[in-house]
Amino acid sequence: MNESEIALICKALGDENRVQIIKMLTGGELCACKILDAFNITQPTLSHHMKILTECNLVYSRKEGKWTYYSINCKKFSEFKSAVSEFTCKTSSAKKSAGKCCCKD
Amino acid sequence: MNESEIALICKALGDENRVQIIKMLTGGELCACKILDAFNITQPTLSHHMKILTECNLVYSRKEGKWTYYSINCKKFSEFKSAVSEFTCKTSSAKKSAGKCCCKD
DNA sequence: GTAACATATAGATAAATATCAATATGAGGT
DNA sequence: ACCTCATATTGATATTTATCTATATGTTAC
Repeated sequence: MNESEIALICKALGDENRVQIIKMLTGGELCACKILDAFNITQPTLSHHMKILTECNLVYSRKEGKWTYYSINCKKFSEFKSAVSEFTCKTSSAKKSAGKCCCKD
Repeated sequence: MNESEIALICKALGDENRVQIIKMLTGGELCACKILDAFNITQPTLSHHMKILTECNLVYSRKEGKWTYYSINCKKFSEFKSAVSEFTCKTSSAKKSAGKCCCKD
C-alpha cells in the first residue's frame, strides 16, 4: 500500500463519526438504519459518511430488499494496519548535527 | 486511545505529504530544511504541516540554534498503531436477517 | 397502482483545509 | 549594529468537507 492510499484511508478515518462506525462494524455486518440510530446525524449525512468509507474500499455495502448492509473489508483493513505497522520507529537515533548546519551538507 | 484521538491522528495522516514526512522521520530525526528539500511546497506550507503533526503529538520538535529538528513520538505512534490494531475484523459473521427488517427489532 | 419505507442524490451553506506571498521572529556571523 | 539564514506567523484565496433540507429512486405491502 503506497503513501497515497494510506493518506486516503486515513482521511476516511479522520472523522470521529466514521471511526465510531468502523468500530461498530467490527462487531459484524450492520444495516444502515442500525448505524443511523447510534448517531445524532441525519440520514443523508450518514449516507455521505458511508460513501466515503466505501469509496476507499474500507467498507463493503450490500443491498437486500429495502436495506443496505455494511461490513468491513477485512482484507483492505488488514493491509492498512500492516502499512501503518511498517512505519517502524527507529528509536530516534538522534544523530546530533554537532553544531554543523544540517542543510548544506 | 479513544475514537476522538484516533480520528485526530488519522486526520493528521490524511494528507499524502504528511504521510511522506512520517515515513522520512522513521529513518530518524530530521531538520526542517531537509524535509523541505524533499517536497515541492513552500516553507510556510511545510511549517503548517509540521504544526499539524506536532499538535497531535505524533511528532516532536526540538530547536537547536537556527534549526528545528523533528522526530517521531514513538510512544504516541505505537499507541496509535495499537489502537488501530484493536479494530479486529470478526470475519463478518454475515448474520443474514432472514427477510426481516433489521431496524425495528 | 398507491402508500410507506430505506437509502441515495442534489443543492445550499458554514467551517475547515492546503497553499501561497509577505512579513515577523530569533539565532549566528561579521 | 547589521546582515543573513531558518522557521513561524499572518492574511488571502481556492478547494474540500460536514451538515442540513428537499427531492429522487427503488422496494415492499396493501
